[in-house]
Amino acid sequence: MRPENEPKGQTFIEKARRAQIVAAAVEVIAEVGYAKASLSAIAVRAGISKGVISYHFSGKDELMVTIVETIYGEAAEHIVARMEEGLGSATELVRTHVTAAAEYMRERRSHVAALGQIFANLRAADGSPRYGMHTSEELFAGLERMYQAGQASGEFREFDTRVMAVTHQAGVDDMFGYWMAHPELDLDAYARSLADLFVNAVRKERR
Amino acid sequence: MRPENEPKGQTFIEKARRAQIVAAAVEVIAEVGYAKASLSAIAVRAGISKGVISYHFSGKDELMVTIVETIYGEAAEHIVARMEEGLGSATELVRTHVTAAAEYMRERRSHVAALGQIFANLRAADGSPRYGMHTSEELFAGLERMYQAGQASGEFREFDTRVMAVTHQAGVDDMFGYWMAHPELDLDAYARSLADLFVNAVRKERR
Amino acid sequence: MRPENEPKGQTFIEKARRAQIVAAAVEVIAEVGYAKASLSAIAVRAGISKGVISYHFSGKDELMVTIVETIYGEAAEHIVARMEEGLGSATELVRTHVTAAAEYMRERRSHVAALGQIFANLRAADGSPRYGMHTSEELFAGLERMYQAGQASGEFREFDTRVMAVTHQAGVDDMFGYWMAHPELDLDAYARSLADLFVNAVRKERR
Amino acid sequence: MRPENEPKGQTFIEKARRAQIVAAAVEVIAEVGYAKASLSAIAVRAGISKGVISYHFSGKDELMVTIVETIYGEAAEHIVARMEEGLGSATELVRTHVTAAAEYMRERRSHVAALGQIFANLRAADGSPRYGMHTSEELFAGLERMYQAGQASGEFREFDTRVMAVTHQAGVDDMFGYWMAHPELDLDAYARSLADLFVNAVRKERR
DNA sequence: GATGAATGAGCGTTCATTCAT
DNA sequence: TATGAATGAACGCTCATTCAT
Repeated sequence: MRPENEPKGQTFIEKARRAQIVAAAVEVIAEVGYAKASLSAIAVRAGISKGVISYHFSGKDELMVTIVETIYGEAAEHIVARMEEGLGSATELVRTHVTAAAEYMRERRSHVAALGQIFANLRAADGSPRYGMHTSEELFAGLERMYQAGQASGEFREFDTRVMAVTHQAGVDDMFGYWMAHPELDLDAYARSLADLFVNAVRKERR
Repeated sequence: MRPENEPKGQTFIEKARRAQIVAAAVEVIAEVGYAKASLSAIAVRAGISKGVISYHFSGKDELMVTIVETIYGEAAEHIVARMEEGLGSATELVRTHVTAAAEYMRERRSHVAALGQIFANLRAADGSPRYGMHTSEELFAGLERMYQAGQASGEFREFDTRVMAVTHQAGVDDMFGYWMAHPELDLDAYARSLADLFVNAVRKERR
Repeated sequence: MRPENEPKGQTFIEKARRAQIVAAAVEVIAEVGYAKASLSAIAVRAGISKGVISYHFSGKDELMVTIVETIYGEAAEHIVARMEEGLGSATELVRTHVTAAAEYMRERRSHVAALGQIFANLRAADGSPRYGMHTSEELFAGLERMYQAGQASGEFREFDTRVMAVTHQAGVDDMFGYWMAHPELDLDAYARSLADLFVNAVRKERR
Repeated sequence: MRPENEPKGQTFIEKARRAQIVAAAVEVIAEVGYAKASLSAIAVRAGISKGVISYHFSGKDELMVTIVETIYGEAAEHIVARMEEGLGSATELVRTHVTAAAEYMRERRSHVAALGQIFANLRAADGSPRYGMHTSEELFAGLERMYQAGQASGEFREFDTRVMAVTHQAGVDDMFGYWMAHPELDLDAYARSLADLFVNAVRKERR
């Protein structure tokens, strides 16, 4: 029974606590998985009482949604920044996107891992998945525009840009998964190889 | 007090019961997700008592492992059969793999969905993920051999076959996810587009 | 996750357990009040584990509703039986009703007390009271018929039978409450006095 | 660390705050029932912080007791005033009491409803009911005196005045309950009918 | 005086598992 | 073999109360 969580109305201390809880939750989810990431476990990790989470979030679902939005925003910010730096050809943009994603992953392993867990598990009240392909339209649309720009500029051949967008994202996601399972992997080299594959998949043949 | 669950020692009735339970579990997991797929719910779906599951499986984990192995075997059988039918060039094999996977998905929607849920959630006793990239070595190795054969035959250029194998699987997996979220999608057309992308990604350039 | 609680499908043991739980709940509610009558407390009283209650009832609400129906049925049975024995004049019926209610109260103190607590507190999912005046229509209608019969037979004068019915029930209910607060009270004498008041309130004046 | 809550020591602002909190609590209890009337909900209704309640009241119990005393005083004041206005025969007093109670109810629906909820639920530290028949002695004694006066004046016949007092109060209380459940009811007409019943119940027969 | 933040106990409920029949 | 009954731990959540500011 507390005032609604309007971002506007948050005091400094409120924002700090929410950030602390989000950080603890991310770590716990990344470590033990969604199912075992109880509010208890998160509270212990944050060094606070269980009730504090309920005080700052209307429920577990709101915490999870906040985590997703936080990480998504952070990741998007990083990747968009990298892509605007370069601003080269469509080919360069494809490479930059993959590389920037890899950079982000390296810095935020547990964030990306937690995101995957929440995506796979969080459900709406009616039982339908809360996140998934159906909520990634914006992401796909952005990638599609990148590939369409390459087609328009003549760098890329004709192909189904939606399939390419979905597959691009799939390849990037699994780069993370594979790296997590093989931490000794040279992530940069993987990213370069992956970008090569994407570029070769779409570029116009020489004649 | 019953003999261990050695596959050898299974009577016909035993195998039938296990299959029935596996089928029910697959449906429930696909519908409500891993977290809400309780043994109770599975028993109700199978039309049996809850205790029967415990009788035929040592625990929930063994049931889940059985599901994975059952589906994996089934899927592999289908895909391998399709690929052995054709036995064409490496290029043809890549296309056939994608198409065969799409065929399987169409026939076994809930199987594939359940598999994804179990992969994302099942953990070993020590808390580490039971399935994932680290248990897909065989799968990746098989795909890698396919691409290596293409390189050996001169059809494919040089590229990192492991990255291609991982990305191939990622693209196929997300084809399923995207189709589930967009059931109106022309799955065959998607598969052909996806195969085109893979083939273009690896084929040797004309000079 | 168990088959619906159809009265028909209840085994003997199932009915016994439900009865045991109902009995324990009635005692606890009568003693400590609705608010502190937790499932824990009820389970301890019944000498069973807390989960057993959830196994036999879909939730606390179903338990409460079952209690109400059980007690209501029991009380009605007792009172109706007494009234059918006598079958005298309307005046006699009024007296018999009050006396029979008093008899029931004496034998089932905690039942009546628990009923009052549940009536005062149980709410529907939408927050509206689950029981109360709005669910006692049948009760009032029955009492009203009794008084109307007296009017028809010429024993009783004209008066608002609905107001009399409500007040009759109120007087009987508070006879219980007063007796609970003053256990040394001669309940039979109270009942006779109360019946006298009702009879005098409605009887036709001599001329 | 503040002085005890002695009525004497209350500043004007202190009394105003307490009154504001009491008013908010009454509304909340009347709407959602005793169990769900949390201090949080009351604070929100009052438009103040939760801690303020704890500052002005030693605890939830003291707040509840204050509510009861406030409403009781208010109701008694109203009814006594009406009865002193008339000061007629005992018969008139009986009618006036019922009518005055009905008047009060109409003006203070939520007050009366809240009172009922607190009576049914508030318990002392030892678990025994805080209010109830055992704390209404004064009320009953007053009603008894009214009926005894009628007997002394020869208006009323002989009957058990305590039973009549308890039943009078019961009838008035359930008039409120019945009206709440049937808001379209003509409350004045009900009150007149009820008073008629009481008067007929006790008046001396003509000979 | 007043506040928001925090606590910790207790709530109803779910569920994998065990076991006597 | 199969069952229904029972267990006990853990879950998300609510809430009266405390307290530093």
